[in-house]
Amino acid sequence: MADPQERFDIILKKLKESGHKITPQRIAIVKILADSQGHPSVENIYEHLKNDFPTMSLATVYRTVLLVKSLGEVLELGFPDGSNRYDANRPYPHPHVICVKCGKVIDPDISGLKDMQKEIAEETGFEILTHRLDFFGICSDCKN
Amino acid sequence: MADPQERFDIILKKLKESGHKITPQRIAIVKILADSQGHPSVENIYEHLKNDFPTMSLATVYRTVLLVKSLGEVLELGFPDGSNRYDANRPYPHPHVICVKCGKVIDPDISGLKDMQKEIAEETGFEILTHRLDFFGICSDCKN
DNA sequence: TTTGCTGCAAATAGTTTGCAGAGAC
DNA sequence: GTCTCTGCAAACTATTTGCAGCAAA
Repeated sequence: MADPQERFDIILKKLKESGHKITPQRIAIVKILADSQGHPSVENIYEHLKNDFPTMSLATVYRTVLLVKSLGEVLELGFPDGSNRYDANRPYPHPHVICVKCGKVIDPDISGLKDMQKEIAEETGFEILTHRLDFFGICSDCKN
Repeated sequence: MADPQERFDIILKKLKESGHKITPQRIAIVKILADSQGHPSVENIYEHLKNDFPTMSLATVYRTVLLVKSLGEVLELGFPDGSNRYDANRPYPHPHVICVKCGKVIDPDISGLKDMQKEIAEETGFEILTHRLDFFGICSDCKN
């Protein structure tokens, strides 16, 4: 896991460099994204900030996440059921293990994915750009 | 790839056995699903059937797909952008290679996924129930 | 004849957008 | 002072649902 503070600095720097204004709302949202404890959803971020920013709008969270995504600094984990999780701590594709009971998301260490991608490219003739690998199951806490 | 005719027979049999009525609409939808040429979407199925069934409703396609899914006979490939593809020819989790230009979906042969799943289970303490693996890229047709 | 299915239209829910005022620079 | 951002509310879109008539068994 990368250092959240460092990620925060990088993202804020990119925002400034690309000519965007640094508002308190953006600082707060980026701070949560850079940490990405538990892979927050837009709703999580919104709920978390409502205390400090009573007028905070969901639209602002959506727009800020979209902005950071356009800078390539957040990985979006969208799910077909409409839920979405974000990870600006490690903004590159990597596998996830998701608990179907409590929604916990874990980043496992894994080997062999690079080889698999190469194998796929050779077999299909595709130029592979990115990938998505999720395992769904029940975490040790929820087994009991 | 399984034999579409065989898959069709199996699904129809399951429908009957579970006490569901066999309507012309269901026959037509299941036929397309069992074939799963190109991994059709609900919209694809609907468009394909509008000629033969001018009164066909999107709701019926949704309901039938949901029904077949509840029998465990179709794999749903939902994407966060709202698109959804179905495969009742191989209704178990398997990797996909998706062209981001033309939307083509291919089922590659792959090795090592079983081992990876076991590795993940041991490392995280999860009981893994299912998984999803997609590679996104540009197919050989679209490279030109 | 009974029960479940279909088609239509309305409802739903997450996300996006238009606009006017507020705030960063 | 300029120009972008925010907050609100309305718009949007894929999917789901209620209901009345229809059709499979």
